[in-house]
Amino acid sequence: MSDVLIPAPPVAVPPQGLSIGDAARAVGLSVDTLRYYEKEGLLLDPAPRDGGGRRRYGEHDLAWLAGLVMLRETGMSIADVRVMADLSRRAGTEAERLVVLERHRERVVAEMERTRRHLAALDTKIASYRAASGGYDASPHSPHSPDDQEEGPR
Amino acid sequence: MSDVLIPAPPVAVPPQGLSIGDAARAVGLSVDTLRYYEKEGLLLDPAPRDGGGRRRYGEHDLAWLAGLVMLRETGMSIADVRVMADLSRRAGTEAERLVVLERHRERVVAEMERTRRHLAALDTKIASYRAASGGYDASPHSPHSPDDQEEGPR
DNA sequence: GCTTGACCTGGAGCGCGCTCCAGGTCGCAT
DNA sequence: ATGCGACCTGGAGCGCGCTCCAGGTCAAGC
Repeated sequence: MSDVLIPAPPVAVPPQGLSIGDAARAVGLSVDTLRYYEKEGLLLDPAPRDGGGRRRYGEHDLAWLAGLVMLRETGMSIADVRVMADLSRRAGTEAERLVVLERHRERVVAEMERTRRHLAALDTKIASYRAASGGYDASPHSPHSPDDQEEGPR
Repeated sequence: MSDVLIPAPPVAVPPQGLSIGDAARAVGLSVDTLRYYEKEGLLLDPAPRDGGGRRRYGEHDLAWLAGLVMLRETGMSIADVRVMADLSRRAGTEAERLVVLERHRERVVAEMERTRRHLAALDTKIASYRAASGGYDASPHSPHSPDDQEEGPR
């Protein structure tokens, strides 16, 4: 069975698979990046080749790629993605994969929280500039510095 | 005049200013990075020096640095921070600074939104691993791929 | 049969953002 | 006066993640 747990695959995949160009478009990477990832061992296996030695990406490959992109876009390093790939090639490593994912999740959440706080500071800053320009005109003693309060007491 | 709009400065600054080491600690950067930023023109001015040619960071400098860190941590490039610094050195550029900040804000918000969606996918993935390991045991045909659905219809 | 364009491989190059190093100075404590 | 640690400058080096290039093959359309 090996059903790939993907309700909505990123794109319709014909039986003979997608060319590297189409696959790249489908997952939002460049052709070069796709080849680079393969070289770096981030794929479960090198993409299967057709008669002429060209890569053909099946649903399976596309599914993995979509997940890979998700990990990369949440800031997982190439090295850590490789760890996931290495684990995923071996059966019985589910617990370890889970650990990697959970650790990653923690980092993502922490990072979002920090960004959220910085965004609040940015908003305050923007508001002060808006007030300055909207109030009258920019005063000669301009509001210096891109700063603003960040968090509460330190 | 020239009040720096900082309710809560990041740290208490003695009248003679902070050494580069203390300033670095205060804003969470390395000493090298602080010197690098100065070299790159990200500060409003090179930090003032004491008799022996050593940098002394005043409240003003610390305030700018705090803002700079906020911009960097929300993903603004060195180049764009330099633009902000260049603008902030000239009076009457408030509107332009506002544009830069607003554009940056848009990017940050978009980025957070993408991360939020990816995080949801990550959570689904984690849940499926938890179910697999908790349910019974990892089945031989293990849940392949770090993937999962991402967004709804494309 | 020929052109065109997408693809192949191996490897070099690059932009970013630091980080480190060599060789030296300063100032405080012993 | 002598150490010591923190600081100085200019410049080299580096890790990451691609991106580009040369030189070649292959398949399809004209």
